[in-house]
Amino acid sequence: MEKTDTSSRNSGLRQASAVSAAVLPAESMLSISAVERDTGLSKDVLRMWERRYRFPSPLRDKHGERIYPHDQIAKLRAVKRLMDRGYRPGKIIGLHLDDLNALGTAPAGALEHSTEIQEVLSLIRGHQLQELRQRLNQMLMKQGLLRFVVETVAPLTTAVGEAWVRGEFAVFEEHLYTEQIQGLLRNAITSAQAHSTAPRVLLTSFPTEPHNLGLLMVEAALVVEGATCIPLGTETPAPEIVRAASAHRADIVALSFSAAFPERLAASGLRDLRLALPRNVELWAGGSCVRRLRKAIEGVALVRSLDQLGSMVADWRAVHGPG
Amino acid sequence: MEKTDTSSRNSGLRQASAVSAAVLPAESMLSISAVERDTGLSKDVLRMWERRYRFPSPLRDKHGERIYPHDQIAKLRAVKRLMDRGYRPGKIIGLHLDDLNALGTAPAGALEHSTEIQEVLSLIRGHQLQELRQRLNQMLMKQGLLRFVVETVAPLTTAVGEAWVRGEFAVFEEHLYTEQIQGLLRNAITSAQAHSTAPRVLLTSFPTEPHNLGLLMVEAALVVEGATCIPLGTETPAPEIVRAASAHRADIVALSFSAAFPERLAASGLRDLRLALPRNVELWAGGSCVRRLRKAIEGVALVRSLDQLGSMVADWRAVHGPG
DNA sequence: AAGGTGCGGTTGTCTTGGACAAATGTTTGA
DNA sequence: TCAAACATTTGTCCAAGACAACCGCACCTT
Repeated sequence: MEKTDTSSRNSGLRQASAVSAAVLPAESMLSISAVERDTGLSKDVLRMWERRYRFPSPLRDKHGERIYPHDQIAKLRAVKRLMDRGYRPGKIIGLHLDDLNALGTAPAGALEHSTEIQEVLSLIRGHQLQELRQRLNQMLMKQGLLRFVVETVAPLTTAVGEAWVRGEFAVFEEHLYTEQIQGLLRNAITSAQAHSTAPRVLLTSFPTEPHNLGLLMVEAALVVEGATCIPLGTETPAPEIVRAASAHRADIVALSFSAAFPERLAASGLRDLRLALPRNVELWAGGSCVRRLRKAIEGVALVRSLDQLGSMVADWRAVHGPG
Repeated sequence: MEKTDTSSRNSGLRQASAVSAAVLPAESMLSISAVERDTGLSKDVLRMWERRYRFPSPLRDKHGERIYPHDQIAKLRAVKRLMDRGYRPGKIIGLHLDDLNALGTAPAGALEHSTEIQEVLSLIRGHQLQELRQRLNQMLMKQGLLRFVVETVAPLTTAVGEAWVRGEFAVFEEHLYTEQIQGLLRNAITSAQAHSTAPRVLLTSFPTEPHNLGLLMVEAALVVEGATCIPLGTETPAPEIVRAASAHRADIVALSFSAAFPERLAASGLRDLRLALPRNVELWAGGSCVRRLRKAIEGVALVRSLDQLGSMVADWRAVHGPG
């Protein structure tokens, strides 16, 4: 119907012209939905920024709907990337694209890691998937699962995270690393699984906490100790955790919190969960978020480092018997 | 801020009470963002239906914001499920939940699963983790990876999803199942990995699509065929997919879409990604969302079932040569 | 110096109701 | 029987306003 629609629209009902439109010449223009997809900024945010900061300032198609030129989209992407690293929009949205990219570039302060970790980092950077797999596997074999987790995976994950924050790693490079480690750990966990003994540990995280690596590291450490793990994956609502603990007769519920998780939420969530769980079920919490918590929480054991887990399991067995 | 939020609220800034609220008694009420995530119906659609059809009719919190009781959410899910099968909202939105479910249920015993699948379902229901692991492993060994994925994992995952929709499975039971299958598949994929051959396939999903099982099934099927997989995990923004494809010299980019993923987003996202990728890189899309798409998308191969993958890889090799 | 506590500015999501294009369904005409 | 024209259904976009949760900062206490 429409003859001069030039936008490559995202909207479902209006997408008929998207293909043809996109073939037309000046088509680095996107609709608000497309920009939402590409940048990760919601439509509401895009409109709000326009109102508040006068940026972005999209053109309008003949029907009055926003169309974003590619240069504005590029700037939006740059702003989003910086925001993910902790910058606040009001501070940076006025800057030029070049300045934004300059901000992203690492300031210089290279952190010190062991040579082995440096090597792995450069394999990721070089997109050498095959070699990366081999190298990690080799390290696992040499160190054994527990040392591998504590001395290699944990610092490596931190290093990757920091490199990403500094803009040295692309999103997809971090994704690839996570995926490789996950495969490796899951594999090792299966192999290391002995016949089940007490304690029975339920592993998961709260909603809004999608990071699985921490949980896998804990599972690996626990499996090495001969404990029985009941992994629920990430983001289990608190009432479900309670039901699962009862259904699986868990002795311990262990939760993982990444650095990005808000401290307040962690603390209040743990307190409430503690109240909802039977008294004889222990509640353990670990991860970089928890490590920062100042106050202890009544009835919650804080796991401040992975190599603590062994003695915590031993303590549990000393109190409750070998099961 | 993040779109992958799964708390009872989507909004980053207002999530303070999310975890604790979930523990409190009367909290099967969800915010509009949470319902959007759960049902796959956008906020705009939820508000529009309320205006037009008088359903849903959420309560309001003390601040005047919508809160949806769980029974309305159940009905919304049922309606969405039927819409995915081609029903139109206006026709069915007035019906009762029971009638909706009756509509959805296949008339005869088409819903019957093989005895083996029934057995696995009952192991999940009975929380027999050990036995579940053994049984699945046994089936994998007996059937081989490819048949296991196509004949067991795929229907089993559908069955678990349907049971969850009908309220027969708890959230944590579905989580546990997912986690077990993930471990199993990752393990098998590692074992089945031969030396790498063409094509090189980049595997991932779009943002807001967090389901990993589909990707793992595809990876398993591809590894069996001797293809080289570059798994990026879930939720990679489109520009990152393009960068990753170039960095890893991918021949094919394969995306997975679960049933909950909005069709229009899938279609427009695929179109835009197609335009952004070099012409010599193929784009494949699979998953139950894509299976429903009526129109083909120019330059995108739709994978309608897992056992197609073998011949698709063969076709690719026929065109591009083995090397 | 270290560790709270309180305050104001910043920021994202929610609200309402109106408008309209595209998809689907129905009738008409050859 | 098929296709074109019309009618209905349906989802997305728009605008401006409201407000709660967050942030950084200053202040105060120990």
